[in-house]
Amino acid sequence: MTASSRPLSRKDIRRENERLILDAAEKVFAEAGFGGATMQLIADMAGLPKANLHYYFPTKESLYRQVVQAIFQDWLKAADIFDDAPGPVEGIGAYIDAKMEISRRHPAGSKVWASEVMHRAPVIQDYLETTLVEWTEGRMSVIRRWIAEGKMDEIDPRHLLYMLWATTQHYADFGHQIETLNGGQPLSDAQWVAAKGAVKRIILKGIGAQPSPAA
Amino acid sequence: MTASSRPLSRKDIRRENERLILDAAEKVFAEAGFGGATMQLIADMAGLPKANLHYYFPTKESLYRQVVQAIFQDWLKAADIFDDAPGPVEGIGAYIDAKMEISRRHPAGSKVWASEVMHRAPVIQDYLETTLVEWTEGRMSVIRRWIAEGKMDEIDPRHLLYMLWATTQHYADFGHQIETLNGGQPLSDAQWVAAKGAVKRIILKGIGAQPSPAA
DNA sequence: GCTTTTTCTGACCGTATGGTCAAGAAAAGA
DNA sequence: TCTTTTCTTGACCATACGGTCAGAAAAAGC
Repeated sequence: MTASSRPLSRKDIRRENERLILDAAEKVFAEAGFGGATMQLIADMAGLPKANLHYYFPTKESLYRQVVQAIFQDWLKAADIFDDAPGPVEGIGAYIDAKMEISRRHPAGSKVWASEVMHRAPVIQDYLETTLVEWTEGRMSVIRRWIAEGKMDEIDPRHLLYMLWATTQHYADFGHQIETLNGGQPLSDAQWVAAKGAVKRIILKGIGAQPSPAA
Repeated sequence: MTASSRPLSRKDIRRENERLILDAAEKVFAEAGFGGATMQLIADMAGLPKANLHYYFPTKESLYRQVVQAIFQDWLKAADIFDDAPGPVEGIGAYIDAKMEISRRHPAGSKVWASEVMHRAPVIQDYLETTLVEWTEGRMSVIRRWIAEGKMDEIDPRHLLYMLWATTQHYADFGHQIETLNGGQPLSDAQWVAAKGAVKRIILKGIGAQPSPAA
């Protein structure tokens, strides 16, 4: 009858279970940290026996590594918009929107990432040194080009990027604090719109972003 | 001969050991998280036997609680400057300086705080709901006054505060990432000055802060 | 000096955790 | 249908951890 009652192929089973486990793991790692997370907790949240987790992921660390790597991919992808934009208003504006949306839809991932970096990146240090460094260089050169073209103030691109990361990720990583300061309620849709607007407004004005001329 | 060879009074011993333990605990909690930290690690870093830790702090949680509470005090104190300032340029500028200085001198504390909040503030939720809420209200009314006096743009004070917290604390919490992007080197004195300058410049311009008239 | 109080610490304990394993169930292949 | 491969899982193990404790050492009080 239902799709779930018909027997699943092995590939489907594997994909489905890996997804269940990774999703559960992300949440548990985000809420408890690597050290505080237990395989049993992850298993319970995934609705599988603990031994089954070790069938798909041999160790807790290997499971954690996959969670972090997946998050890193999202993190990088969010900035494809950046490059093709004609100027900072579009490029940085869209980047802020994208990263705020990640913070909203995917706060657990952001927290795991923050935790990993705070603990000196024990599992993804090599990625930081290669992929992240290259990525950052690329974005910095885009920003420098905008500066050279007079489209924004002469700001050190590094610190601008840090501010963008810090501000947008704060809404995920410190979401609990924000919620508490919001009377214990999660931000409403309207409040998220206001948050995005405030961030974009302050930063774009702060860097003296000049609107691109209409095409 | 030396001060350390003469016998210490009981009060001195207690104060000294509590300090040793709290300092070590802050570092270990920052590097490993609450779950990843072990009493043995903290004991080793403090140079004391583990049983001695339990003499001064009955449980790991009580030790952690004291660490977090001390950090929270620093966190609040950093904003005394805020209130007496004539306008946003002085007030927010000084606040940014103060918080950047905390990130520089006291990164472990900032990380412990971030970790606590990320994990839904299990031990200081009551402080968030009382002290932090009051503190935030107070600062928001200062900002609203500045807006009413035409000293800055009409910005939602909440999101401005979040941006200040996010940006300044980022230099501590994500210090490892920043260090990696700085060629593996910690920020130099000059780079810290540049960082502070960039942050102040972008934010103060971003909120349209008007310099106060000379007295 | 003698007693009391506080501090110190190695040895120990119960529990929780990451991980293993063997045997069975289920799908795939022949 | 029979065999092979993959998946599932309860029971189990070794270890590490938070915490305890009894007795020694050291100050403080008298």
